[in-house]
Amino acid sequence: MKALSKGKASTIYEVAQRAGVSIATVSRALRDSDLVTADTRAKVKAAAAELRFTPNRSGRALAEGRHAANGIVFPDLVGPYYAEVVLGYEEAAAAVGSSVLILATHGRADAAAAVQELAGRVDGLAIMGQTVGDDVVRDIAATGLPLVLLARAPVAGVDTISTRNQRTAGQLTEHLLGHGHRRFAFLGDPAGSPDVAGRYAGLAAALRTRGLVPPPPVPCGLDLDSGERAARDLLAHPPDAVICANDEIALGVHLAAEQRRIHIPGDVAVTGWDDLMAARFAHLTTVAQPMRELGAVAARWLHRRIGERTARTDGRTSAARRRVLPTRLVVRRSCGTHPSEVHK
Amino acid sequence: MKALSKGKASTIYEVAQRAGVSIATVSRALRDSDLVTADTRAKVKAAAAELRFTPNRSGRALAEGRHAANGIVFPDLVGPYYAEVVLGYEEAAAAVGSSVLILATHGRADAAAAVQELAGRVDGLAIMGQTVGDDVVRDIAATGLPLVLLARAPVAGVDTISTRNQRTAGQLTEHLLGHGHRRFAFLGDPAGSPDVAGRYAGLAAALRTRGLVPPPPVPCGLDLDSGERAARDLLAHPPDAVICANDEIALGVHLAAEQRRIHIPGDVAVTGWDDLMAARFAHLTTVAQPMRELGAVAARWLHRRIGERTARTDGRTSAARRRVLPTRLVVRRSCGTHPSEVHK
DNA sequence: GTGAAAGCGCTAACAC
DNA sequence: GTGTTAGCGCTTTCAC
Repeated sequence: MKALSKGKASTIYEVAQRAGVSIATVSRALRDSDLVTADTRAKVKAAAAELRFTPNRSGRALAEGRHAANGIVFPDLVGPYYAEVVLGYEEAAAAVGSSVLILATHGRADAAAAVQELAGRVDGLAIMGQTVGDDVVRDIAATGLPLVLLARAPVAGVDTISTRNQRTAGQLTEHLLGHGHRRFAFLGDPAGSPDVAGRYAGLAAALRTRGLVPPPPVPCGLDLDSGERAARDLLAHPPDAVICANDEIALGVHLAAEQRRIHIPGDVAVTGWDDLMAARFAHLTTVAQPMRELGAVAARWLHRRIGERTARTDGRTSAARRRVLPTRLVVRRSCGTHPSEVHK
Repeated sequence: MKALSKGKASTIYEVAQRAGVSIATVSRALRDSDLVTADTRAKVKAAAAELRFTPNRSGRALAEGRHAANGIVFPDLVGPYYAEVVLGYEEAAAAVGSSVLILATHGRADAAAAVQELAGRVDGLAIMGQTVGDDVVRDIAATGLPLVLLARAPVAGVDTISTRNQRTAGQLTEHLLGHGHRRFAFLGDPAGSPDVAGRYAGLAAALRTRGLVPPPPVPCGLDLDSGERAARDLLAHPPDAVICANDEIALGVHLAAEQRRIHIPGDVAVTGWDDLMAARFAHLTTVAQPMRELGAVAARWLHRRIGERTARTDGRTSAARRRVLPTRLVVRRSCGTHPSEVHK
């Protein structure tokens, strides 16, 4: 047993030589094919262990025509939202034997190229939010690569998973109206994402039902700092309630209010969206989304699509799927303390 | 221009045929080699664009002998800590042109196999915390794969990056002593991780310096629920101060105290570690760690190691590196409100 | 049951 | 400047 030469990974040829068999037999034995005798298998596995052999995945991927890896693309890294989705995705992908590649686009101009390059490394791809344009999505879909869109406006022929926005935003609005609030502000940019658009639409619809005029949205980034900055202006003349497009914005408002010694909910009600861990400790009324589940469903759908793809010889696949995951209103103190609360 | 046949990605051969050149020329043109005329390059790029050609990375990886991808292994998914590290890693890796594979071990028994398999897909690997044993680390290191350990006890010959625990824990303890606290409790399991061990050691050392006897640690998982559960017993007879191994535990204590109507810091002081976003809103005194930076440094070190590896023909590489990133005490309300505060 | 050999898609000598 | 061709490490027919 000669020692390992440090610095280079061993190949199937070395294992074959050491075990005294052919590379074909090594390949079979290591993958527990029943085309080898138990004896040979043991011999091969011993040799592989001695050499600390791990098959080079590029070689295998090329030979098998598949990567055994999926990718997920998300726009940005700020805040826990995307992290949760990615982790749900990883968990589900690992469960079906797929490695996971991640890509953050950071709103970079060359995002499209990076996504295209990623597409060449994986068997399936999940694309979140506003990372790349519809044209890129269509191009990739046209290659036949299984794709699923997350929290993003649908593209013809591509699977899409999102979370319920409009209806729950309506519930939230009703709840605030129940507190007696009438003058609202909305912090967030409906043009920036379909999620924010849905939340604003839900607010607007609920107000109109009550004969109230919806406020124009106040455009705002989805991070804490943007929320704090936007709030500095807004709180000069506080409305009854500030509905924020997500928790980070709401937490920013919280900080700005603290600085101005404006009391929440006494002087102004504030709500968020996402139910981040921090929301609980800021006593923020918000909407909980199944972020982990969002990622997990995406991974499972891709797995099935990949299976379909290899199963069929013709190009046909089943129709594009849609799914909207339910969200849930989480009432805490920030929306008001009036006894008129209906939701308990 | 005949239409694309949906369902299969195009290859370099098809591009070559369409452009009327050889595959070698396609390869060169697409990689902007200056061995092709501008004219040919344009022709090839046009053909590639028409076919929506993206090079298959497995083929390229096999030919180049490198994956252009790095991996990162982390134990678990609970809480924002690992997410931050991973995202810092991704960002830095992307900056040097590396894709990123993630793997969560979840304390699974077959973690070693999963990590070994990952090792076969990447040019370098970052391994966090208690994901796999030293034996696995040594095996992988022996293959010559560049490796970096994160927040983990060092292994001979392998690069390690960690954050400062003991000294800052001492500062934290001094601060608490300054508030007049004398009876302490420590929530966390020093045997579970070197980070926790370091934090406890810092506490113990600081107390001994003052002639006080350190409390035995109260073993506790690193998540919110574990903290809340542990606090239920602990708060029956509250000490002056509860020093928690991380923020999630401290936030759990916070919730338990709220339920029992025990006031923080009036009745008991509480501190955490990590400075999560939620810590700010729970007014938690804690220690900030550069989590993003931790990941980013790992990615940069790996990049350099990979460069060294291909540069040298002999097996030699420079000695194993160590780095300890600084941490910073963040004083908020949860540690006490006495006027004797020294740290501002 | 095992081996020989033909690729998988790409890069990089080496010719011309 | 461009084409030919030999691999990269592996899986998988196809013979034996």
